[in-house]
Amino acid sequence: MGVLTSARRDQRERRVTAVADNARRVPAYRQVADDLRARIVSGEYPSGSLIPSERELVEEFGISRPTVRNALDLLRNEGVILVEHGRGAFVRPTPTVHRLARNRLSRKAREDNQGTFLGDAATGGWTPSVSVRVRFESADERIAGLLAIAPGTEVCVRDRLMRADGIPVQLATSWLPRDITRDSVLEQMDTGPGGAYARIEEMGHRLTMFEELVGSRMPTSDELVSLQLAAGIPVLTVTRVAIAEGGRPVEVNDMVLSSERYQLHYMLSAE
Amino acid sequence: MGVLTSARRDQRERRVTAVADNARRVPAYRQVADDLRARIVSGEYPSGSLIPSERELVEEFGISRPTVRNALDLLRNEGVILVEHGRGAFVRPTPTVHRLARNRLSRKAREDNQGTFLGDAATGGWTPSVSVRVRFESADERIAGLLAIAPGTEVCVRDRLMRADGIPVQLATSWLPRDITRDSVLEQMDTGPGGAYARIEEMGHRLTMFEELVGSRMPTSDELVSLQLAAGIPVLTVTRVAIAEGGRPVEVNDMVLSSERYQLHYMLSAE
DNA sequence: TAGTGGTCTAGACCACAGC
DNA sequence: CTGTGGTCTAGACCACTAT
Repeated sequence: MGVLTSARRDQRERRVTAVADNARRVPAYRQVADDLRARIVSGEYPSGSLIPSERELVEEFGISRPTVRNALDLLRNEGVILVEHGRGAFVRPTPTVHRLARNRLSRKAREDNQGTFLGDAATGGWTPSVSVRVRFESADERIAGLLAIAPGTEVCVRDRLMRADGIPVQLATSWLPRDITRDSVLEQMDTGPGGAYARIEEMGHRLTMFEELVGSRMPTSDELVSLQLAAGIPVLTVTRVAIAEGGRPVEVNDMVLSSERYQLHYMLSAE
Repeated sequence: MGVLTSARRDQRERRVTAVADNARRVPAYRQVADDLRARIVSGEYPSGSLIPSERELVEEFGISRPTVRNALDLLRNEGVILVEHGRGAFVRPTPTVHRLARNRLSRKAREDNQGTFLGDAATGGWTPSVSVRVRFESADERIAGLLAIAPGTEVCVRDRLMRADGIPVQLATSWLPRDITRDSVLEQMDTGPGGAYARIEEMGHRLTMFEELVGSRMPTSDELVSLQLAAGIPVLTVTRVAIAEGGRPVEVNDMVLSSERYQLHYMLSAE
């Protein structure tokens, strides 16, 4: 009972009306994608439900399976459906969006909480957990530039994977000049109450400012796995530079977050 | 001269070594995509150059055209190549990233410049141009919530398309309560020197704070056209709320930017 | 007119999930 | 075992670009 039998008729008729037909024909796979998307937003296929199988759609629309797959690939890349091999295609539930307040970086907020991530957890009411790996390397061009040190200088690198209620939500990598971290708890996995920034200040580097550079891109395949992202969902990237009294950058922190789960919330004075 | 003849042989052999072969076979289309991607990063196919045609790749790899297309679709969705009907597929040049400084919202900066967008142009050294459309509508749930007004209240809506040196770089839509804009230049296309914020302040609504909510997503098909985006490139979304003395929200501004061309730069006090 | 990508067919066989 | 998606073939014809 192909919805597209009419489309195919249009295609034949087009030869006769080639000049008048300025509006391009909508290809079959796109019509099917549009149709299925409409059924999803209308609620006919509720969130999380199984949509018809590829072979069923072949029957319903009267088109070949590659064309059906082409349509489903579109919806997959849009993040509308989630396909599982051997099981079927499901309407992808959209997670709730959390706001990450960036003014949490103020000294007051830092003293009140154990760290930015733990502070967000306290506000959001979820259980945080963090895996940490510490290593040392030579600063590359980019990190050296951001830390205002010579390329090749030894830096302490802290890789972290943050989880909320067990599910991975954020990747973060920090670089700190080794002359600041040497023989301190900053080279340990647990930096203690108040987080790394509290330790840095205790060591005499009073923080005056944070710079954050926010961008977005598609995830790498590694990020796709470790953050358990769906296809078609970009990540937010935040590069934060912590600047101490005297203007010295003391930490660079690269963060990667699912754009589907997080928004960044900045409060800026108009003065 | 198929690179993949070996892959096909592997496939046959897999039947015999099914248990030992834990590592899944890499499908042909993925091998081809990986191969082409490697040629691009190695510089064998320089930025902007034409890559071999689909039929040529069919010959080279000894696979069918749909499989070649599958590989190219991957690279297209990654934003690695740019395909033009009738011409061929090109290595996509990556535009330079501009930083948009958000502290440009301070009163000093607003007085110095003609508006945030024009101010960025002055700093960046490019020629700005803006198309504006003004209309009126009833506030929907979201806008009403952000402006702290009743849903259905009449608002003034300003749609803008900003260009840098003629190429579209940013979409913006502002909503303002009609009781603020009525009979003012805010309902005209050109809001004059200092931009809309200067006019709002002149009318007695001294601005105290901006909230910015930053997210990211794949572009809609409309945005893809108007911002001339390549496939596989997400957009950054910024929702800004301008808050006047007394805590009243006076403007909501939704911005959409190419993530490939822009990063947002925030400066936050550590105090 | 020749070469390019865009769409589509009608199959085939494989791998995975679940009963 | 059955039904699901994953991969692949060998074509066909159309639309667009450039000459």
